[in-house]
Amino acid sequence: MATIKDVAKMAKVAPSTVSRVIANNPRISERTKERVREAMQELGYHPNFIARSLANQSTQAIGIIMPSSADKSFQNPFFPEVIRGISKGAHQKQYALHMATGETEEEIFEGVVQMVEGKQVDGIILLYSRVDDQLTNFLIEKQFPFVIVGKPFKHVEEITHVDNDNYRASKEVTEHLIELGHERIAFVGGNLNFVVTIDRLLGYEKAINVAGLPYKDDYIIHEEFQEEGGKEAVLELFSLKEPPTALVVADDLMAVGVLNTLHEMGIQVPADVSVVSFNNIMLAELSRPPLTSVDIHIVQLGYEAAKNMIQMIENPSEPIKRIIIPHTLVKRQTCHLKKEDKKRA
Amino acid sequence: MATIKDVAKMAKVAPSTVSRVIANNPRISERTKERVREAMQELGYHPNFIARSLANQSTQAIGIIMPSSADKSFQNPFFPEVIRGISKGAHQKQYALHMATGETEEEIFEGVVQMVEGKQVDGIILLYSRVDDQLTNFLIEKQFPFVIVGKPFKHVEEITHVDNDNYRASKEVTEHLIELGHERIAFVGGNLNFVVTIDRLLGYEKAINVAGLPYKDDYIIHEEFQEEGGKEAVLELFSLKEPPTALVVADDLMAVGVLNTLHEMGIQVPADVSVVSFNNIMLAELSRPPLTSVDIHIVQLGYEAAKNMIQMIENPSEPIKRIIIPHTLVKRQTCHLKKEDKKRA
DNA sequence: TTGTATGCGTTATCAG
DNA sequence: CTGATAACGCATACAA
Repeated sequence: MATIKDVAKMAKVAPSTVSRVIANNPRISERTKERVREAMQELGYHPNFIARSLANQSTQAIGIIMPSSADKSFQNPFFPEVIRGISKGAHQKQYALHMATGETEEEIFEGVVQMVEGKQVDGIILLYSRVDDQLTNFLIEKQFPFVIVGKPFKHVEEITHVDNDNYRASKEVTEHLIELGHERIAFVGGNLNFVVTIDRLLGYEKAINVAGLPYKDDYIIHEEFQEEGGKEAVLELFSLKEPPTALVVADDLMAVGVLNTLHEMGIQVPADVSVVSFNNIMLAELSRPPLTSVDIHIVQLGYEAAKNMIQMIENPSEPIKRIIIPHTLVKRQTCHLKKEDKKRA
Repeated sequence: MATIKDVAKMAKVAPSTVSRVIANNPRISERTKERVREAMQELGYHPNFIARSLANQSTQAIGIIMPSSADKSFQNPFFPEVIRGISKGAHQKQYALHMATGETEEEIFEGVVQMVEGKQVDGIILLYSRVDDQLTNFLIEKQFPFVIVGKPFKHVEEITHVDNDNYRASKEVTEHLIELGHERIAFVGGNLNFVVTIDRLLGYEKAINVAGLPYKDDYIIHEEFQEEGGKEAVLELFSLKEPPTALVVADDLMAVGVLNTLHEMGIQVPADVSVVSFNNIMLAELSRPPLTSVDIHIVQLGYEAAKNMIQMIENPSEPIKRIIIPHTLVKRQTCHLKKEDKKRA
């Protein structure tokens, strides 16, 4: 494999000159540049990234961290989608993506430590935000450049992050349901350790309170962000004496689980119960009936994360930023006016 | 940041000794090992991966290459799924994943050259296989370790790959349709440059021929592996004088497009036309009606790819392997006995 | 404009 | 069992 020295020899210059040609240093004469480039061609020379990284202290790579192993997370289309956006943003600045492969939370943490201390990446994008996250603390302490997709639980002012206004979005959809006449509205969210769950729950609560509707603990369910979670939630909610007539579901995948389970139970959507959910992944359009869902523009979330991550890397004095991606409610076929109670009719 | 030298100083040994302790070299006395380890603790020392890579000529990382940019490919759940499997396999041996972010074919090629020549990864997994692929040729020529998920177009005996028996699978599903009484069976595949398309087409043709059914060029459609592709195919097929009564679709995502378009046109599935497709992604179960699909065990495909990739990396004399993951037909609700022609009834 | 020398943090080869 | 010392391939401060 040809090294910089071989090129130097062939072009009859010093290695440092070759290095400068690679960097396209303006203080090298065009003549020698040409000679060196020819030699590089001749030898099929390609710079060794690793060596360059060591000398440079920079890798042109961004680390991507998911809440659990890729193995699990990738089951929710949210993650491939963000990565699509990240990839797009990274590509514009010629950055590569680096993913650790740990499975347990502990392994993932170790993976990040490796990335950071081992200098395998120039920055890290966290694809989640959870309460009291040790990873976040670690990165802050190490002063390592990172950005969060989501809202930091603490240190909000000190961490560049890109997020939606989940509180408002959730409040809005709940209000939408209220306007449709619903009074018994349940909330189906993910694990309360995730900040996104908290925000969406808070928005829901706010709307309920403002409308003067009774707030019932029984109507708040937390399950995993997966199809199965939706099923569990329905099972619980519809064994209540007074089951809800509308559901705010914090994730499309869960919502699909909800839909399917409701269908199995012979409960009609949207006739008997309305459902609105979040994310607007492709599945939302394809589900039966098509889901009314909040489009949070996942790809853009990722794109902005990458773009800002790179800015931070390339300009260490870049100010902390908070980027809010606007959301839009996509009305499809799972919401409906509440039908009158039979007693009254 | 503490380096090996700092540790050496603190433990009053030579840097080389510290290095040996890290590698847990047996010829170091337990006593000094202890001393060194304490110093590492004290200083919060973590080895620098980049430096180690340079000295070692090995990065513990595997490159992942998709047919088009991550941005596009990730739209088809096939890719996140394979990566799930790869991640699982890589994790067992502590390998990280590295993804280039090129968008055009040319950029992707450049990305691979970077990875290989720049020694950024120890091996590469190609997540596709296409006819006359320049990337494959490049890797063979460079003698760089790589494995293909899919069947190589050329050099089949010289490239370790993990694949399904797509020819047989396709033949089987076509036979299934024939047994149900269908005689006008169309094939909707992806781009013919992909070997997987070829194999599935060939299996289909074989079944058609064996059954003595007429083979019509009009019944062979090639579109993109996306939902939109399915739509286009239906539009073409059902403007024929004699539209098919059954479809073999080479990808679930396309099949969903097919289903939706058929629905819009008022054509009943499976009453009017039967559909069977490939991959069995989650969507297949969720579509309406649920898709009959060939489960190709995507995750396992990825897992085996990673496992064998690592074997090749760690043991250069590892023999070339061909791993076939078994497939299974998952019958759901898109296949049906052909209904009698009205004329005859 | 170009060359020399040194460092980046490890590993590996010799000695001892 | 342990210590010098030379790679690994490139970048850069300092000379010239």
